[in-house]
Amino acid sequence: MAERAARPDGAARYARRAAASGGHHTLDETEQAVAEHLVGLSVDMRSMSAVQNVYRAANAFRNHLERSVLAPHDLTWTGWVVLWVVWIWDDIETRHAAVEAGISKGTLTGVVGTLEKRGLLRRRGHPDDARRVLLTLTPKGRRLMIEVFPEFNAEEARLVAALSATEKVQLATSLRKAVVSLDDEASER
Amino acid sequence: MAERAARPDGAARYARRAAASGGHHTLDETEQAVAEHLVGLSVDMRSMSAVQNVYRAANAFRNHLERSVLAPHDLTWTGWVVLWVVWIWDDIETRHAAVEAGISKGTLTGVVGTLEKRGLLRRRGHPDDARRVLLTLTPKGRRLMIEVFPEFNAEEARLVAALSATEKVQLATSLRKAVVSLDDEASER
DNA sequence: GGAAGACTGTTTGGACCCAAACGGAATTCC
DNA sequence: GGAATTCCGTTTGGGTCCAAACAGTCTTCC
Repeated sequence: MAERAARPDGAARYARRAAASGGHHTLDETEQAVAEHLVGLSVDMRSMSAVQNVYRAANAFRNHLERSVLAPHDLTWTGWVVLWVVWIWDDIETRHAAVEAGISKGTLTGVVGTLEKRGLLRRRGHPDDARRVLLTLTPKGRRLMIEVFPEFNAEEARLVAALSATEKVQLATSLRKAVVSLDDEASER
Repeated sequence: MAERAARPDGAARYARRAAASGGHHTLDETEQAVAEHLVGLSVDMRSMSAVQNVYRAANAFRNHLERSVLAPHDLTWTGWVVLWVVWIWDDIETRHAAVEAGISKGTLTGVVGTLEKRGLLRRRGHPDDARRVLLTLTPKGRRLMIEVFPEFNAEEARLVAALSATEKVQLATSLRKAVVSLDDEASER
């Protein structure tokens, strides 16, 4: 393949970078590659970096928590989130639970079905409105939350252990600010 | 249903809170409900708040970008991420692309199939290793990226418009620090 | 009171998502 | 140089995930 060496070879460039960090490259390398590739285009790098790191961190956090805490208890991420929501609010209508969990109502139907089959959750008809459905944890579900939550929280703490107390607060504050401004924008429509 | 009012009713409590913010409650209300519910348990609230807000923001960002930018171009989030990765690195092996995109190699096979069917991406055999597969954007795929990326970046900027320049940088920096410490930990094993 | 409209949760169809099993190709080890 | 191992991408099976269509139920309006 000598004829391909005439032009800058992406795969070779990738391999060169990746070699420096044992198989996959670091965030610095990625952001440098992005910067190289977008020369000429008008890009808000600061916003891009902020948003991309939010998504990257969320993905890394989720994968880590799924593997280290949830999988041993045979729980999926979404199943955990739904259990959490129902736990925190004691009783909750499915339409609210979907919003809280950040999933669509159609998805919730399936997830609740799975959790109900495992005996962690119960569906109840709403006393005043036959259309609505209320969710409650079973005793088994409550026991599970009390057992798993401390493990989950301990892993959460490890995830941000590299940050100072101030940094943790600032992180949460900034993200809340962004989400609130998005909510406000949505509710204006 | 007067007889149900005898015990603190989760659904009623939820409805009371939710009523104050037009249908779904705010982050403040949620965190207050969490705090109320976890009294007695040893909880690292600061870490929990930081990690939960990362995930909440990522979810909100993703949903917003999917609806406002990606869906009109008939792109899924994952499809977009894979196209982005291949675009930035020009050529890339599938195993690396999966790591970059944050998905498993099995998932990547399916997503690449979808994108290839739409003519945005091309598979090539690796010249030196018959096991590997290289990914490249087609001209059509490149045109799509050049068209969509500015829209995407503009929406990213709006998502964090409520943050000052310093806050954006600090946000990215803190998240990178957390992800790097997680990577380091993983590579020690 | 009865039709029209709005609002529930569920179902459907297509895409994503992972772990694990698989088959082929390259490497290692003797 | 040949067997064992490792390393590829793909396939499989079960569980999300969403938008849109659906079928009941409640509310509104006349």
